[in-house]
Amino acid sequence: MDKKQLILDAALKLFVEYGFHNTPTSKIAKEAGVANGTLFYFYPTKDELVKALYIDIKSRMTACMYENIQTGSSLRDIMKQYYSSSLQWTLAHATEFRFVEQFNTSAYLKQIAAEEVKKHMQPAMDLISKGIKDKVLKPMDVDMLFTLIGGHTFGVNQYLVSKQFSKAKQTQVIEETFEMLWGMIKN
Amino acid sequence: MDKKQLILDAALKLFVEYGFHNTPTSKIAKEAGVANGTLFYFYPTKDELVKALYIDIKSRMTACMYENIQTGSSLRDIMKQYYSSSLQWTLAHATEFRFVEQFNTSAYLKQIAAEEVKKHMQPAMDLISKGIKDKVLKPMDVDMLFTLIGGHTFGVNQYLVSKQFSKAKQTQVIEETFEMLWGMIKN
DNA sequence: GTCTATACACCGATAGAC
DNA sequence: GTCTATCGGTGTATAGAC
Repeated sequence: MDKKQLILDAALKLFVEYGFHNTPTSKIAKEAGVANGTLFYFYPTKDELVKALYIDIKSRMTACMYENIQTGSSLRDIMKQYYSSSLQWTLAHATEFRFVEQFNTSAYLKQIAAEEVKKHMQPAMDLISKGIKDKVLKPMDVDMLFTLIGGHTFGVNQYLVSKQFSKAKQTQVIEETFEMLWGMIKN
Repeated sequence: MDKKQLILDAALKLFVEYGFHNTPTSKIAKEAGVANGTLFYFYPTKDELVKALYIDIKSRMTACMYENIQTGSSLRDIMKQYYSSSLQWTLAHATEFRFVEQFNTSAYLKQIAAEEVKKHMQPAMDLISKGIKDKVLKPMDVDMLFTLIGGHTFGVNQYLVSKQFSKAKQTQVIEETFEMLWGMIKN
């Protein structure tokens, strides 16, 4: 495995456990099994490392989520697939999710270009826009519907993470909460 | 104004702007108009200061929120009051809210006793429990309904903060989204 | 209680050999 | 590309006068 990735993996683990500030680069290098100087060979500053990690995780999440979407289904079914995919992803990548959460509420977020952030939610926005235009979804401001769906998903994720459910029970919760969400947003 | 509070105010402002780690105690003291040593007279460590600030804000938020609740109304109306109050509070205290968000996703959270965290959401939990028992709310796991409501509120808050609405428009959004929420959770 | 002055640990980043 | 060694800046926390 290449050292660049080993450094990212080590950084992820330590950042989530101790926070950005309480994780010295020396510890990251040690955890990754590389020398301190090597870290700075790949990432010119610690800040750059943090941002690179964010972009890396976001990209992998987006790729994974959009990979399994079956276009051609009804809008409702596509939305359900997105919904399920995103919840499944956070369940399977709890550490990554916690890092993203931490990053999103930190001062680092401003340092990431707005396009980089928007890029990942564009397909979902487009889907919602289409739903409103086709009168399948309630006639509301797209941004509002988007944040409503996002908030719902966030809440369910919190719930699933806080409990130790079996796969089957998780799937059931995802099904149930999607029905509730759909009932709220459908026209 | 007493120096202890001045320090908290300064810390809040700087933490939100630069993050915990990029805010040295020296800057906090300067912003508060006190000497560096004075800060450590009141708060033995920087960590203690961060935690004290969290508890201070949470307490003020809880006090303010529960102050304006009219008991005796229907459960639906009480919930609406809670909902409205909490959104109004975050709108009026955006900085405090961002600090709490940052704190909640940080490693500091573990250092706060679970009771301290639960204490602030207990009345809301009780209300939901009662609603389920009285068959006014859907028969579901209390925790799940709680996180669903929390997620919804969180989403709407994000939306309101991201837009620059007039008071009237804000109130309208709060009304509308409560109706959607209520439609989703009522039995 | 509040201040000034300072100790000293720590960590991000660099230099330079291999 | 990767390492070791180290420098210099920074920041938490303390000591001690008032």
